[in-house]
Amino acid sequence: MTHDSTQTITQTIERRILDAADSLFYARGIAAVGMADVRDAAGVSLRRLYVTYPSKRELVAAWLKDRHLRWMAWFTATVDAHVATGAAPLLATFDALDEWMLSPGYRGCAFLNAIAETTEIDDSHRAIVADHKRSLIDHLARLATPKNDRSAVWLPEAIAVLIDGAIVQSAVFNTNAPITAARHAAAQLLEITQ
Amino acid sequence: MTHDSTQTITQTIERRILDAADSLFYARGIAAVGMADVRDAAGVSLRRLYVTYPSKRELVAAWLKDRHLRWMAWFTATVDAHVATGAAPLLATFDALDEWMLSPGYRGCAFLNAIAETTEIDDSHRAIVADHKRSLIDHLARLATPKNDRSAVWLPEAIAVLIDGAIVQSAVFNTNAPITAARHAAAQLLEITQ
DNA sequence: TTGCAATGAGAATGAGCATTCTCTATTGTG
DNA sequence: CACAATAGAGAATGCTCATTCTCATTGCAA
Repeated sequence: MTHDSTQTITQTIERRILDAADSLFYARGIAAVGMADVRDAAGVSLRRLYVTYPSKRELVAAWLKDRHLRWMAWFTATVDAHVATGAAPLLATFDALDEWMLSPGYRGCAFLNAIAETTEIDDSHRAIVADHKRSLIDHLARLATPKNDRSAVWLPEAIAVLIDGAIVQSAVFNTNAPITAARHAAAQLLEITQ
Repeated sequence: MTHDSTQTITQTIERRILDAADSLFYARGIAAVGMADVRDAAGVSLRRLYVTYPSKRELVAAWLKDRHLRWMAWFTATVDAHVATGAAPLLATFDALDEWMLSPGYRGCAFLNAIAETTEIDDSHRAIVADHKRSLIDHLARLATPKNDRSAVWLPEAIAVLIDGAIVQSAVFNTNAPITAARHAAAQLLEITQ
């Protein structure tokens, strides 16, 4: 029980730190956020922050891994919700993107942004990002119907390219027009490959 | 003549600075490069660097504008070269991307990378990036044949999304597989819309 | 030549920040 | 109650910069 409650407290602290890290890193970028900022937002002491994550690099790695889990959960749930209303699975991904982009504070893909910040990122971070993107492709392959599957091995990859392109362009232009164009393209591809 | 040579010298110095900035900023990211690094690579004094570009922000803006001109020139020339060998104009864009990505030191799109570095970037920089991406879309629209043009207004935008998606994914995965998938998708889209 | 304005080289300034350290308070245990 | 390990608050350390400043030098004009 004593041990359990310690566990619980520890997890709560990790969660608070990761949540704080997520808002700050995503909104401002990794380099722009100091450990003191994370400490303030998480409401922990600097000492405890460093006990929990011995360095900023490790905090960043933990944040990326956590965000991967959370983002994929959000993505699959949102796609499923759109599929439930009758959308084709692979097209529903763009509906999910559309919701995301219209949400306040949208700043594109945290993983792609992280990769661009060379100072703050090392190879282990890069591996996490690559795994995340591979996960996305895998999920898209699972969403592809057998029919599509048969006719175009490259389809999930192409949809993933459309998704990432739409994500970055909508961040650049601050419009969801790229998502619309991407959805059009995806719809055409699905028609052919069906 | 005195005036002219001054002009020439000034331009040479700007060019040397911009070339130095380009290699450094693209390879390492903006935040990771100090003004002293640019000074060393350009072989000018810190004073002259600051006389030419009064702040790092202004140097970054000048670099982005310069890189836009140079990248577009490279892109259009390379696409034209592939078109000359019989490739469809819009598909040739992916052949150009393929060449780029296989070149040593490839690190994705400098403009997208810049946008991700919030600390180093302000709204004027963001505007330059958006203009660059708009230019790319405009150029793609010009490459679209009248036939394609008629049947799909969104086609150039979709190709642009495929291009940006392929650029970032190939940087993440360090493979040109995403470009291949994007080219497949583009080929299919062109077939339909022809 | 003489003096003024610009230049180079690089030191000094002032911030920001990751990480560590100090000092005090607290807490659980015997 | 005393002890020892632990935690909090935040100061101190040791970087890395962008930007400015100093000073000795140089180039040019009259």
